[in-house]
Amino acid sequence: MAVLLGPLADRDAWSAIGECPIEKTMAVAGTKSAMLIMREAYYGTTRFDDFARRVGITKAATSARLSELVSAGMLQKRPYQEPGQRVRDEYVLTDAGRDFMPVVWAMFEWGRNHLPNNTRLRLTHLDCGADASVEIRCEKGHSVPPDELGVRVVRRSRPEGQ
Amino acid sequence: MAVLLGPLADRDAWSAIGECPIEKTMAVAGTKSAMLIMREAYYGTTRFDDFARRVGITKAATSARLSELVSAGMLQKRPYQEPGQRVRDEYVLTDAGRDFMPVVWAMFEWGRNHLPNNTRLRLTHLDCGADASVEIRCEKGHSVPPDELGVRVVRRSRPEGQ
DNA sequence: CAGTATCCATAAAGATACTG
DNA sequence: CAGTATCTTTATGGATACTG
Repeated sequence: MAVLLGPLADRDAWSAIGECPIEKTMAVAGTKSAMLIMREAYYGTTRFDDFARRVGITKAATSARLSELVSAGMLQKRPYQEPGQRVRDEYVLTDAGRDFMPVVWAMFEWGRNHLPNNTRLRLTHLDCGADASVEIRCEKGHSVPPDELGVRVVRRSRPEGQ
Repeated sequence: MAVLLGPLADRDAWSAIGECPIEKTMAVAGTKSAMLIMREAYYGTTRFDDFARRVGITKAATSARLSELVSAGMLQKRPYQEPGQRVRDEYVLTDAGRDFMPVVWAMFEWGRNHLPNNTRLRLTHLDCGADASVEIRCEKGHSVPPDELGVRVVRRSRPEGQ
């Protein structure tokens, strides 16, 4: 891949541009259980015990991971109350959590294409019935192949209209 | 997200469909250092010491991760020889490794959008100059929003399957 | 430059028991 | 159902020294 950024000579070079976002994302949600909890959230799971059972991890791990994902802004606690029960919290996706979907489903797609025994699963666009996948695209609508992708550093970062 | 697969009642349900590809992908390349080594590979790095220095990990970790990524089929050893030096191996991307790019760049995009201090970085389509991003699309060309994505299980072609 | 070997610290996660 | 509290094992990775 040709890059505008270029391979950085060493890790210190990243500090000049605010650290590597990949590394920071991995620090926040880069564990196996965190990814699977996000998978469950996309499947519609919201309750503590459901996360623990469906992901297949202990309650201790579930507790730790849910707290971290809430801190990271990917999940949000929402109070609910079953009749005759005390008020509890469930864990629902935030916009930032939904924005994380390409990460999880890109792993899904890579695994089913490159690891054994997953040929039966497909991502699907429910509205039209066609199979879906995760791809890299530019704003002009081109599909971007590996050798045409680059990273650039913009001069100054500020939100539009400021 | 509405799903055809639906939230699986427990983790054992995955075994009926060959285990979860997300989980298997995380098992194979789901560490922070593995992701950063793949980042470096996309930037064009191929040499052992360059991986270690640019990722910022020890040689021991570099050695372990490179071996795992070769076993996973994402990198490939290729012999080379500098004049006057012995033959060594460098680590180059395979097709499967290039197919992993959406995972890494989706993390890049999520991090720069949702974590502080990364607003200066942009993915770019080098051929046309437009900014790029990672998105979920169906074969008919629709961009697939979170609530329109599903997972389906295709029927076994093999009669022995069930 | 490209590793291997050793020892040590921390993080992730399982097992189990307990609480309201 | 929704957690917390221990205790233990394994995974990850740093520090350092050594090799061809």
